Amino acid sequence: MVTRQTDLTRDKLLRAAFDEIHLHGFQAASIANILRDTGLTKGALYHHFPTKQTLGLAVIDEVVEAQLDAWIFSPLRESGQPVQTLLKLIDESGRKTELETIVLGCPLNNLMQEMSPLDEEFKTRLNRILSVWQAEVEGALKRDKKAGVVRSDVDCRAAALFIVSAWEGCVGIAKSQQSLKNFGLCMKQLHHYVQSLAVSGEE
Amino acid sequence: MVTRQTDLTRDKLLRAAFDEIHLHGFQAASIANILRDTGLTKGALYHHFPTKQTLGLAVIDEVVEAQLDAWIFSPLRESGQPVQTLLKLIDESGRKTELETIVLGCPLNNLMQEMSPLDEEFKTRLNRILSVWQAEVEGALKRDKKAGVVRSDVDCRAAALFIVSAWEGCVGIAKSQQSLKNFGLCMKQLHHYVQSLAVSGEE
DNA sequence: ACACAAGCATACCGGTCGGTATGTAATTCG
DNA sequence: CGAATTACATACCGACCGGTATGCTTGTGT
Repeated sequence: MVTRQTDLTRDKLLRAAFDEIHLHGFQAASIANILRDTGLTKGALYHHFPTKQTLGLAVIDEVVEAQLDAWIFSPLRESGQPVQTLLKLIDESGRKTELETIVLGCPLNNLMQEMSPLDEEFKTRLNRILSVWQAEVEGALKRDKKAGVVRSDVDCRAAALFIVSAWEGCVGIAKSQQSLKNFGLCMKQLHHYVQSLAVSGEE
Repeated sequence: MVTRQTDLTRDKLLRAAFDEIHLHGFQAASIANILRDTGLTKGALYHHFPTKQTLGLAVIDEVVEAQLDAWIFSPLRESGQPVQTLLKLIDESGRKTELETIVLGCPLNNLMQEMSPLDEEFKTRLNRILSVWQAEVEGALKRDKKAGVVRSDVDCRAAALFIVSAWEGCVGIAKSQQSLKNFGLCMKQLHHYVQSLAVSGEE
């Protein structure tokens, strides 16, 4: 009774939808493909989600955000050495051997680029996630500013905005170039930028 | 005889296709919309372009690249004070009052994000343009390195890669946030990064 | 055990998509 | 001027799209 059958079906749909959307974008994502991949039918899908848009929004809320939270937001939020953690996350991201990230890009960024100008609901939800990201980075910088690790003249909000933007930019360029090597190079530069915010180049 | 009728028709199609693609992306771009906007018919379109893909590739080659060349590549290439010109371009981009750039994003980046994983032809052409961009920035840095304006320990290739990536990242984030103000803030940070490559923070 | 709702399958719909076959008007060239 | 090619218009096609109506099956509460 803990996990009902219906929840499993919903979950299968969400995951398949995420994969399909990640691969083709939302508009080009095919309901038929999702059903083929899950082995389910339209009856199942439209029982759980009234429209394709609703399915997309659910993917954003329950898959995309959860992933980013687990991989980035949460580690940043709970870190005692925020900037160091940020640098670690940037380095890890730059060393990703999982091609998925490089080949298909960041799901959040992909959806933002495609859907934000087209659909208000998408835009709102995606920007909320993005603002959480920025807020976590800004919080990390501010905490280490108070701790004397980050220079006192740094505009933490602007820096956080830039870090997230550049981050997504690096992923995007690496994706289009399909180059793991360039991605590493690029993230290394971002690393340098973050380091330049510290007091004397240390940590 | 200088501009034949047929060239005008082709040009109208190219421009309308560019607008439609810029607005909806390539896959969601509707042939019907392009024809509606131009007042032409399928006969005209498929006379000049055998397939939709061909039309898209022509848009890339003859519109997107030409725009970037006129606005960025060419000024960089012909500048006697490369880094200063680069900073000026970044500032200008950050102060763009034309909402088009912010609302719809960079055509090159939009297409790269959407099409590079899906179509080899698109990927090749788009990456070629991107590599020109990087090469121009790298050249600018190298020339000013030789001139003693840029620090000697700077990895110009990596820095150029990062500058272009961050640039596109800033445009992308600003687009999804639809925020001119944040875009300005973000490009200002990029400005600072470029400045940090100079010898003593000057120029 | 029975009623009733939830979960899911099947068949079908109108609309739009990119693409094509064919016809006609305009242009070029011998 | 006449023939042939170019430049376009019109009508139509099959495929796929998201969405719906309907019915069967399974589970749930009493």
